Amino acid sequence: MPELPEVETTRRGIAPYLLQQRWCGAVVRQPQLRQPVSATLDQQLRGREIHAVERRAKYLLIHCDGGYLLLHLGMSGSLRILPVGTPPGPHDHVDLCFESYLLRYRDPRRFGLLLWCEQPPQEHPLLRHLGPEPLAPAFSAESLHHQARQRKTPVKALIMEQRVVVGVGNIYANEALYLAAIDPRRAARRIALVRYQRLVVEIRAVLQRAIAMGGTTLRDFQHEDGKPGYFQQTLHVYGRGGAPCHGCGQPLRSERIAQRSSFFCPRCQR
DNA sequence: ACAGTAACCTGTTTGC
DNA sequence: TGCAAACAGGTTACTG
Repeated sequence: MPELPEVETTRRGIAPYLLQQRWCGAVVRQPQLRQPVSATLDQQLRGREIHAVERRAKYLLIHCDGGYLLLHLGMSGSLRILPVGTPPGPHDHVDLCFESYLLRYRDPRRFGLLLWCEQPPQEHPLLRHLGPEPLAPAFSAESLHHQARQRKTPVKALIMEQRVVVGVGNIYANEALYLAAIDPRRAARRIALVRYQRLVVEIRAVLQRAIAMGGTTLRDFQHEDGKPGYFQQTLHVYGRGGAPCHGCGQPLRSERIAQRSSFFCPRCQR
Protein backbone atom coordinates (compact mmCIF):
# COMPACT_ATOMS: atom_id res chain seq x y z
CA MET A 1 0.00 0.00 0.00
CA PRO A 2 2.45 2.60 0.95
CA GLU A 3 3.04 5.21 -1.65
CA LEU A 4 3.81 8.75 -0.64
CA PRO A 5 0.23 9.71 0.29
CA GLU A 6 -0.12 6.77 2.60
CA VAL A 7 3.21 7.42 4.26
CA GLU A 8 2.21 11.03 4.75
CA THR A 9 -1.15 9.94 6.13
CA THR A 10 0.63 7.59 8.52
CA ARG A 11 2.93 10.40 9.61
CA ARG A 12 0.00 12.67 10.38
CA GLY A 13 -1.79 9.87 12.16
CA ILE A 14 1.02 8.85 14.50
CA ALA A 15 2.66 12.24 15.11
CA PRO A 16 0.21 13.37 17.84
CA TYR A 17 0.94 10.20 19.81
CA LEU A 18 4.71 10.60 19.51
CA LEU A 19 5.58 14.27 19.88
CA GLN A 20 6.99 15.26 23.27
CA GLN A 21 6.82 11.63 24.43
CA ARG A 22 9.64 9.45 25.75
CA TRP A 23 10.26 5.92 24.52
CA CYS A 24 9.79 3.22 27.15
CA GLY A 25 11.54 0.63 25.03
CA ALA A 26 11.17 -1.65 22.05
CA VAL A 27 10.30 -5.29 21.42
CA VAL A 28 11.76 -6.85 18.28
CA ARG A 29 10.19 -10.18 17.35
CA GLN A 30 11.57 -10.43 13.83
CA PRO A 31 14.71 -8.43 13.04
CA GLN A 32 15.06 -9.61 9.44
CA LEU A 33 13.74 -6.73 7.33
CA ARG A 34 15.38 -5.12 4.30
CA GLN A 35 18.26 -4.53 6.69
CA PRO A 36 18.46 -6.19 10.10
CA VAL A 37 16.83 -4.29 12.94
CA SER A 38 19.41 -3.42 15.58
CA ALA A 39 19.59 -6.03 18.33
CA THR A 40 20.00 -3.20 20.85
CA LEU A 41 17.10 -1.05 19.63
CA ASP A 42 15.49 -1.21 23.06
CA GLN A 43 18.53 0.39 24.76
CA GLN A 44 19.01 2.82 21.90
CA LEU A 45 15.52 4.26 22.25
CA ARG A 46 14.73 3.96 25.94
CA GLY A 47 14.34 7.30 27.67
CA ARG A 48 14.79 9.47 24.61
CA GLU A 49 12.32 12.23 23.88
CA ILE A 50 10.76 12.73 20.44
CA HIS A 51 10.98 16.20 18.89
CA ALA A 52 9.59 15.75 15.40
CA VAL A 53 8.03 13.23 13.03
CA GLU A 54 9.14 13.99 9.51
CA ARG A 55 8.70 12.41 6.09
CA ARG A 56 11.36 12.35 3.38
CA ALA A 57 10.29 10.51 0.21
CA LYS A 58 8.61 7.37 1.57
CA TYR A 59 10.80 7.31 4.66
CA LEU A 60 9.60 8.39 8.08
CA LEU A 61 12.12 10.06 10.39
CA ILE A 62 11.27 10.10 14.06
CA HIS A 63 13.67 12.64 15.52
CA CYS A 64 14.75 12.18 19.12
CA ASP A 65 17.51 13.66 21.22
CA GLY A 66 20.76 12.20 19.94
CA GLY A 67 19.45 10.66 16.75
CA TYR A 68 16.43 9.53 14.80
CA LEU A 69 14.55 6.40 13.92
CA LEU A 70 14.50 5.85 10.15
CA LEU A 71 11.49 3.86 9.01
CA HIS A 72 10.26 2.59 5.66
CA LEU A 73 7.06 0.63 5.07
CA GLY A 74 8.27 -1.18 1.95
CA MET A 75 5.46 -2.85 0.00
CA SER A 76 3.33 -4.10 2.83
CA GLY A 77 4.27 -2.27 6.02
CA SER A 78 1.94 -0.44 8.37
CA LEU A 79 2.12 1.36 11.70
CA ARG A 80 -0.63 1.53 14.29
CA ILE A 81 -1.11 2.94 17.74
CA LEU A 82 -2.48 0.22 20.06
CA PRO A 83 -3.12 -0.26 23.75
CA VAL A 84 -0.32 -1.82 25.77
CA GLY A 85 -0.81 -5.57 25.94
CA THR A 86 -2.52 -5.99 22.56
CA PRO A 87 -1.49 -9.49 21.44
CA PRO A 88 0.71 -9.41 18.32
CA GLY A 89 -0.37 -11.04 15.07
CA PRO A 90 1.84 -13.10 12.74
CA HIS A 91 3.66 -10.22 11.03
CA ASP A 92 3.83 -7.74 13.86
CA HIS A 93 7.61 -7.55 13.90
CA VAL A 94 8.34 -4.61 16.19
CA ASP A 95 6.62 -2.79 19.06
CA LEU A 96 7.87 0.67 19.96
CA CYS A 97 6.60 1.34 23.43
CA PHE A 98 5.34 4.34 25.35
CA GLU A 99 3.92 4.48 28.82
CA SER A 100 0.27 3.95 27.93
CA TYR A 101 0.28 2.73 24.31
CA LEU A 102 2.55 1.29 21.69
CA LEU A 103 3.45 1.92 18.08
CA ARG A 104 3.30 -1.42 16.30
CA TYR A 105 5.12 -2.16 13.04
CA ARG A 106 3.60 -4.85 10.84
CA ASP A 107 5.09 -5.94 7.52
CA PRO A 108 4.20 -9.33 5.96
CA ARG A 109 6.67 -9.06 3.09
CA ARG A 110 9.47 -7.60 5.19
CA PHE A 111 10.67 -5.16 2.54
CA GLY A 112 10.50 -2.37 5.11
CA LEU A 113 13.16 -0.84 7.26
CA LEU A 114 13.63 0.30 10.84
CA LEU A 115 17.00 1.79 11.75
CA TRP A 116 18.36 3.87 14.59
CA CYS A 117 20.63 6.56 13.12
CA GLU A 118 22.91 9.12 14.66
CA GLN A 119 24.46 10.66 11.55
CA PRO A 120 22.71 13.67 9.97
CA PRO A 121 19.90 12.62 7.61
CA GLN A 122 21.41 14.40 4.61
CA GLU A 123 24.51 12.19 4.99
CA HIS A 124 22.67 8.92 5.37
CA PRO A 125 23.39 6.58 2.44
CA LEU A 126 19.70 5.80 1.97
CA LEU A 127 18.67 9.45 1.89
CA ARG A 128 21.68 11.13 0.30
CA HIS A 129 20.81 10.50 -3.32
CA LEU A 130 17.11 11.21 -3.18
CA GLY A 131 15.69 13.72 -5.64
CA PRO A 132 13.30 16.56 -4.79
CA GLU A 133 9.99 16.12 -3.04
CA PRO A 134 7.23 16.23 -5.68
CA LEU A 135 5.29 18.85 -3.72
CA ALA A 136 8.34 21.12 -3.26
CA PRO A 137 9.31 23.90 -5.71
CA ALA A 138 12.62 22.15 -6.50
CA PHE A 139 10.62 19.65 -8.54
CA SER A 140 9.98 21.55 -11.74
CA ALA A 141 9.16 20.86 -15.36
CA GLU A 142 12.46 22.49 -16.33
CA SER A 143 14.56 20.13 -14.22
CA LEU A 144 12.54 17.13 -15.36
CA HIS A 145 12.88 18.12 -19.00
CA HIS A 146 16.61 18.68 -18.50
CA GLN A 147 17.15 15.29 -16.87
CA ALA A 148 15.17 13.63 -19.66
CA ARG A 149 17.45 15.07 -22.39
CA GLN A 150 19.42 11.94 -23.27
CA ARG A 151 17.10 9.40 -21.78
CA LYS A 152 15.45 6.78 -23.96
CA THR A 153 13.80 5.16 -20.99
CA PRO A 154 9.99 5.26 -20.93
CA VAL A 155 8.76 8.41 -19.19
CA LYS A 156 6.93 6.29 -16.64
CA ALA A 157 10.20 4.70 -15.54
CA LEU A 158 11.83 8.14 -15.34
CA ILE A 159 9.29 9.65 -12.97
CA MET A 160 9.55 6.57 -10.74
CA GLU A 161 13.31 7.02 -10.30
CA GLN A 162 14.11 8.20 -6.80
CA ARG A 163 16.93 10.45 -7.89
CA VAL A 164 14.69 12.27 -10.36
CA VAL A 165 11.78 12.81 -8.02
CA VAL A 166 10.82 10.88 -4.89
CA GLY A 167 7.55 9.35 -3.86
CA VAL A 168 5.93 8.69 -7.23
CA GLY A 169 5.07 5.00 -6.99
CA ASN A 170 3.49 2.74 -9.55
CA ILE A 171 -0.14 3.70 -8.94
CA TYR A 172 0.39 7.44 -9.11
CA ALA A 173 2.81 7.24 -12.02
CA ASN A 174 0.04 5.55 -14.00
CA GLU A 175 -2.58 8.04 -12.85
CA ALA A 176 -0.50 11.17 -13.40
CA LEU A 177 0.45 10.15 -16.94
CA TYR A 178 -3.18 9.52 -17.76
CA LEU A 179 -4.19 12.91 -16.39
CA ALA A 180 -1.38 14.55 -18.35
CA ALA A 181 -2.41 12.65 -21.53
CA ILE A 182 1.11 11.26 -21.99
CA ASP A 183 1.75 7.73 -23.24
CA PRO A 184 3.74 6.02 -20.44
CA ARG A 185 5.86 4.17 -23.04
CA ARG A 186 7.08 7.34 -24.70
CA ALA A 187 10.85 7.88 -24.52
CA ALA A 188 11.54 10.54 -21.90
CA ARG A 189 13.62 12.64 -24.33
CA ARG A 190 10.76 12.77 -26.84
CA ILE A 191 8.54 14.87 -24.59
CA ALA A 192 8.44 18.65 -24.90
CA LEU A 193 8.82 21.04 -21.97
CA VAL A 194 5.21 22.13 -22.17
CA ARG A 195 4.07 18.55 -21.68
CA TYR A 196 6.36 18.13 -18.70
CA GLN A 197 4.77 21.25 -17.26
CA ARG A 198 1.42 19.55 -17.39
CA LEU A 199 2.87 16.34 -15.99
CA VAL A 200 4.33 18.13 -12.97
CA VAL A 201 0.95 19.75 -12.32
CA GLU A 202 -0.83 16.39 -12.50
CA ILE A 203 1.70 14.56 -10.32
CA ARG A 204 1.19 17.17 -7.62
CA ALA A 205 -2.57 17.18 -8.04
CA VAL A 206 -2.98 13.43 -7.81
CA LEU A 207 -0.71 13.14 -4.78
CA GLN A 208 -2.43 15.98 -2.98
CA ARG A 209 -5.85 14.55 -3.67
CA ALA A 210 -4.77 11.16 -2.37
CA ILE A 211 -3.31 12.70 0.78
CA ALA A 212 -6.57 14.54 1.37
CA MET A 213 -8.57 11.34 0.99
CA GLY A 214 -6.14 9.20 2.95
CA GLY A 215 -6.55 11.71 5.71
CA THR A 216 -10.27 11.11 5.83
CA THR A 217 -10.26 7.31 6.00
CA LEU A 218 -7.00 6.51 7.75
CA ARG A 219 -7.31 9.25 10.33
CA ASP A 220 -7.78 7.03 13.34
CA PHE A 221 -4.77 4.89 14.04
CA GLN A 222 -6.02 3.65 17.38
CA HIS A 223 -8.44 1.11 16.01
CA GLU A 224 -8.45 -1.16 12.97
CA ASP A 225 -6.26 -0.13 10.12
CA GLY A 226 -8.67 1.44 7.70
CA LYS A 227 -6.90 -0.51 4.94
CA PRO A 228 -6.93 0.25 1.20
CA GLY A 229 -9.83 1.33 -0.89
CA TYR A 230 -9.34 4.88 0.23
CA PHE A 231 -8.36 6.22 -3.15
CA GLN A 232 -9.58 3.37 -5.29
CA GLN A 233 -12.88 4.90 -6.32
CA THR A 234 -11.01 7.75 -7.95
CA LEU A 235 -8.43 5.77 -9.90
CA HIS A 236 -8.75 6.38 -13.63
CA VAL A 237 -6.47 3.69 -15.02
CA TYR A 238 -4.63 1.70 -12.35
CA GLY A 239 -5.94 -1.86 -12.22
CA ARG A 240 -8.51 -1.14 -14.94
CA GLY A 241 -7.02 -2.95 -17.93
CA GLY A 242 -9.75 -3.73 -20.50
CA ALA A 243 -12.27 -1.44 -18.80
CA PRO A 244 -13.54 1.66 -20.64
CA CYS A 245 -11.50 4.86 -20.48
CA HIS A 246 -13.24 7.51 -18.41
CA GLY A 247 -12.46 10.02 -21.16
CA CYS A 248 -13.27 8.29 -24.44
CA GLY A 249 -14.78 4.90 -23.56
CA GLN A 250 -12.13 2.91 -25.41
CA PRO A 251 -10.78 -0.11 -23.52
CA LEU A 252 -7.73 0.70 -21.40
CA ARG A 253 -4.57 -1.18 -22.21
CA SER A 254 -2.50 -3.10 -19.68
CA GLU A 255 1.18 -3.64 -20.38
CA ARG A 256 4.43 -4.16 -18.51
CA ILE A 257 6.70 -1.14 -18.69
CA ALA A 258 10.10 -1.33 -17.01
CA GLN A 259 8.95 -4.47 -15.17
CA ARG A 260 5.96 -2.76 -13.58
CA SER A 261 2.31 -3.26 -14.45
CA SER A 262 1.07 -0.27 -16.37
CA PHE A 263 -2.29 0.97 -17.55
CA PHE A 264 -3.13 3.63 -20.08
CA CYS A 265 -5.54 4.74 -22.76
CA PRO A 266 -3.95 4.35 -26.19
CA ARG A 267 -6.30 6.98 -27.58
CA CYS A 268 -6.13 9.72 -24.93
CA GLN A 269 -2.42 9.29 -24.12
CA ARG A 270 0.13 10.11 -26.81
C1' DA B 1 25.76 6.80 -18.16
C1' DC B 2 22.09 4.07 -18.94
C1' DA B 3 18.73 0.23 -19.39
C1' DG B 4 17.38 -4.13 -17.93
C1' DT B 5 17.24 -7.92 -14.53
C1' DA B 6 17.32 -10.27 -10.19
C1' DA B 7 16.81 -10.17 -5.45
C1' DC B 8 14.78 -9.43 -0.85
C1' DC B 9 9.73 -12.00 1.40
C1' DT B 10 4.79 -13.58 2.04
C1' DG B 11 -0.10 -13.31 0.87
C1' DT B 12 -3.59 -13.17 -2.63
C1' DT B 13 -5.28 -13.82 -7.19
C1' DT B 14 -5.34 -16.22 -11.55
C1' DG B 15 -5.39 -20.06 -14.60
C1' DC B 16 -5.33 -24.72 -15.82
C1' DT C 1 -12.11 -28.11 -6.33
C1' DG C 2 -7.19 -27.98 -5.94
C1' DC C 3 -2.80 -26.72 -6.84
C1' DA C 4 0.88 -24.11 -8.88
C1' DA C 5 2.21 -20.11 -11.08
C1' DA C 6 1.93 -15.29 -11.39
C1' DC C 7 1.63 -11.13 -9.30
C1' DA C 8 1.53 -7.25 -5.64
C1' DG C 9 1.89 -0.55 -3.49
C1' DG C 10 9.42 -0.53 -3.10
C1' DT C 11 14.29 -0.27 -3.49
C1' DT C 12 18.97 -1.61 -4.44
C1' DA C 13 22.73 -4.12 -6.53
C1' DC C 14 24.43 -6.11 -10.27
C1' DT C 15 25.07 -6.95 -15.43
C1' DG C 16 26.13 -5.84 -20.07
